[in-house]
Amino acid sequence: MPSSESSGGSVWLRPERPPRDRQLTRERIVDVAVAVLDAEGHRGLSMRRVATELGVTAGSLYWYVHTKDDLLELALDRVLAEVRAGAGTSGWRDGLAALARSNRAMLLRHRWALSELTVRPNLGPNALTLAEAGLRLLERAGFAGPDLDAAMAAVNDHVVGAVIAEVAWRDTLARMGGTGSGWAEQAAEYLRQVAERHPTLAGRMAATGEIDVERESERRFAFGLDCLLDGLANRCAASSPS
Amino acid sequence: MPSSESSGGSVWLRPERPPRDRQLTRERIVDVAVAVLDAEGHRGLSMRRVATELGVTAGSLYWYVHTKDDLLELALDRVLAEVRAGAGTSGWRDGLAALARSNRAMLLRHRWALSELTVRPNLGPNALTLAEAGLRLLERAGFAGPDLDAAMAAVNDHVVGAVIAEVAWRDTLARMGGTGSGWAEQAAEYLRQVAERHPTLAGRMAATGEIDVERESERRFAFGLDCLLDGLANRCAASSPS
DNA sequence: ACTCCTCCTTGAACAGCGTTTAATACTCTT
DNA sequence: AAGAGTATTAAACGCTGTTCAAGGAGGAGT
Repeated sequence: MPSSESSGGSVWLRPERPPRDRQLTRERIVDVAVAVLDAEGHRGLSMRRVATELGVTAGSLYWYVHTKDDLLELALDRVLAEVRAGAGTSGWRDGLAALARSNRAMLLRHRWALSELTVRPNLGPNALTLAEAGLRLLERAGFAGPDLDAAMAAVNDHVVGAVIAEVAWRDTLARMGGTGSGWAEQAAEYLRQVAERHPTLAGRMAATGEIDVERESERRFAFGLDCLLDGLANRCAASSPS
Repeated sequence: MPSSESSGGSVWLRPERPPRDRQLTRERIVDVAVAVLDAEGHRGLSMRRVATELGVTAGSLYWYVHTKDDLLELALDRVLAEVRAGAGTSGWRDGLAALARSNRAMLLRHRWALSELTVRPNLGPNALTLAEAGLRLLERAGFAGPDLDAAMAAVNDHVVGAVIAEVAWRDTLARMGGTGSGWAEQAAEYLRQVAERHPTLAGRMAATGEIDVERESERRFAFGLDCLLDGLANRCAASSPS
């Protein structure tokens, strides 16, 4: 773009050759990608966006990354590194709970990561490290063989499922807050019908209306995790009552 | 459709007036959308695709649907109707397990639905009906108040989490199968490093290699569900030992 | 029978997307 | 000083979701 002004005559009139960052790195690209994703969500990420953020054309990125999916895969593994695989000195149960909580916290920090997890198998190094940590804890609890896999999966499933539910809930509230006031009437009518047809649900929704989403989500997560760990403790005690 | 040929003059000179389906419905549109999604996955759905499938221009759809997101929301609720809220005559535990299994089966039939669930709050009528059914079962079990919500959430979370994991697993295998043979070397090297750094994980992966994904996923799902229900049974027995 | 009105559909356009490619500039090696 | 290789650009392709002026078609009113 500045080359047009340049081509002729005196050198100093074609001075500061664009101080281009001549070092573009996968790391820098992923940095920006994660930043954009955090700030603008899944929809806000585009190659051109990342490129301009780096002062570069979109095509350049393809020197470092095969495809946009690749970039997302890298971004996913990047944030997976934030999960503390904390080798708690306490028992397997506390260790596993801590791992689950840390995992949940990370997913809530980077909500886009969830959607990626849904659609993309994650075999990045950080994902594997986390899997290893979890498996070790469960081994310590006495699990072995296929039950080990199943137990690990159950804990992870709870984390993922819980965060999905929470994010969906928050999004619903956000969307409801955003619309104009004319919308309230329709909603009220809809809710009336719902209450009529689904009494139990209506009772729960009424109770939920006044509640802080953050606290309640945390409570539900802890509740489910406790139930699950109870069940797991049962099993491992039964199969290897050491 | 043949009514066009009738109206006046030499019929064949103003011939086949485009045999347009002059009744385009939300329902028909959603039908096609679901079909496309099932066949070609999340990526394969575009307004123009749906439109041509219906013999219509893309713009027409916007008469019936505000936005593509709306269409996806409708499609999601459509498939949610497939879940059998089977009011099993047996106990709450069997009923809840049946509901969870039916839910899982549906999500596996329409894998795109998962990604939608991740990103979109679902307040459609069918989603609400399912929630009502689940809550009733848990009420029968003796849950009440906030624990009711938490228990319901825990079961749903397990379903969603388990299906996510299964789909990711299947996709990984599919992707591995698709690539050229030159890729095998890199993979082998990568796996060697993984095995070195993560012994426990490596052991499990070796055991997993020969296993049927379908059976194993089902087993894991059932395992986690049993653990969870064990834990729930504990709680409700404790809180209301009727 | 004629007009009007509303419903529905079209076709073209807009801006943005991921990705590819030829050309180019810069740097390092020979 | 020439050449190889690396890194970047600009332009293009075909696709996307969405909007909008234009117009055809069916029914109602007179």
